[in-house]
Amino acid sequence: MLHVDMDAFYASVEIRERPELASVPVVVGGVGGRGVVCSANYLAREYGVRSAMPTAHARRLAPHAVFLPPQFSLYSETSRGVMAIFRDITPLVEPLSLDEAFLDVGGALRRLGLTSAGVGELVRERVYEAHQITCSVGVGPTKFLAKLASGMCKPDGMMVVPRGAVLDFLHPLPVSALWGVGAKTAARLEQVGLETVADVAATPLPRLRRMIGVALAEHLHALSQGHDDRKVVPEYREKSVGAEETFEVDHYDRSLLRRELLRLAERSAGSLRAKGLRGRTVSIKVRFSDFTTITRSRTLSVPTDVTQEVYRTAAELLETQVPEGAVRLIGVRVEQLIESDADGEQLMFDAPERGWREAEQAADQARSRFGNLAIRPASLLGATPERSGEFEPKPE
DNA sequence: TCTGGGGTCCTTGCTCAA
DNA sequence: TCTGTTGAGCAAGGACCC
Repeated sequence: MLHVDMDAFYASVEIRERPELASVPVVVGGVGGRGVVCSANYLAREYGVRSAMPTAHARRLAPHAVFLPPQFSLYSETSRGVMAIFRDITPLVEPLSLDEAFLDVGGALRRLGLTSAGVGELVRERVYEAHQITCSVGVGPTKFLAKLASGMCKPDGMMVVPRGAVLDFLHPLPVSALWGVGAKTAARLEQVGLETVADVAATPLPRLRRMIGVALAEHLHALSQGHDDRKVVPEYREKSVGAEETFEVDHYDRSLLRRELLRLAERSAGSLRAKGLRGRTVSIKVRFSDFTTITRSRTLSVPTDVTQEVYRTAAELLETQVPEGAVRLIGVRVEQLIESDADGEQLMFDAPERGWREAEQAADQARSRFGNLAIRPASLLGATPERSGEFEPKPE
């Protein structure tokens, strides 16, 4: 099993496009007042800059760094090229995000006459030759071990965890190394004296279940013993599609929040239509100024990909279930997805919805030709986009 | 320091029907 | 007919991942 992780991916792609940045700290992230860091090159990390850190904080740590807004289309294009290299080596590729993937190279070993480490080196060479960016490769008997290894040899490295050395490798690590242990769970485990992976492995499962719940306990206990039978799954099914937005300043105004919901409903439903999906549950998320967050959802009788229907449901939830207050973030998500043609028969009789869908499909086509500003709901005309780039016309 | 955006999965509590 | 149990479906929130 191989885990391949691109090094400081967004920052590396930016530097490839602008080689004069190679010798300076580079930070990619939201450049607005409430943005966070998406990616930082290793020069920036020397100043303590980390991903997910507020950009304002990063600016204080590295005031001389170059700060760039993300260009996701550029990273997606590079990612497609990198994934194609992986698939050229083995068909069993499971992308986890734009910048990392698991590769099951069992079959490729025989075909290429290489060891796993040899395949790892081949991957690294081909990625660098084609895209001028480096990646790190972890090789191990399971997904979890391969992923741990790739994280430990960054940047531009490779690490092999042999089958016979699994427990020696794993047991001295802190509990936070276990996949699924974040800050909260680590604190809970440390509170009862479990500080290393060895401590978790030595804890009886019933005790662990009482501490952190059945599913997580069984998952972590298995990982701590080196057990992880998850296979590489090349085909991927989305379970939800959504969009959310943090405002530059908090908003109380309900009509403004409804307009924002329409914009987000348009993005979510447009994404559903582009992917040939429909969803049955519409949920909204509201984060208030004190960071408390609520979600409210409603399940429809028939799955939809129609903006107007997603918006109507979201707006009703806002009006009837969300208390007044200063709102810093609002989001729309559609869940319980099915393929669009899975229930075509039933929807054919839903005339009003079909009318909206046809209009929206025509608008999607116009937008794909003339850019996002070409067609918008009347109530969004004149509304100032609060985030740069979102509504800019697509370059030809 | 002051916390993005797009997701997944799990737990808990409630309701309803068998 | 009433009561208790169980499981499914739904809703909400939390933690986690990149």
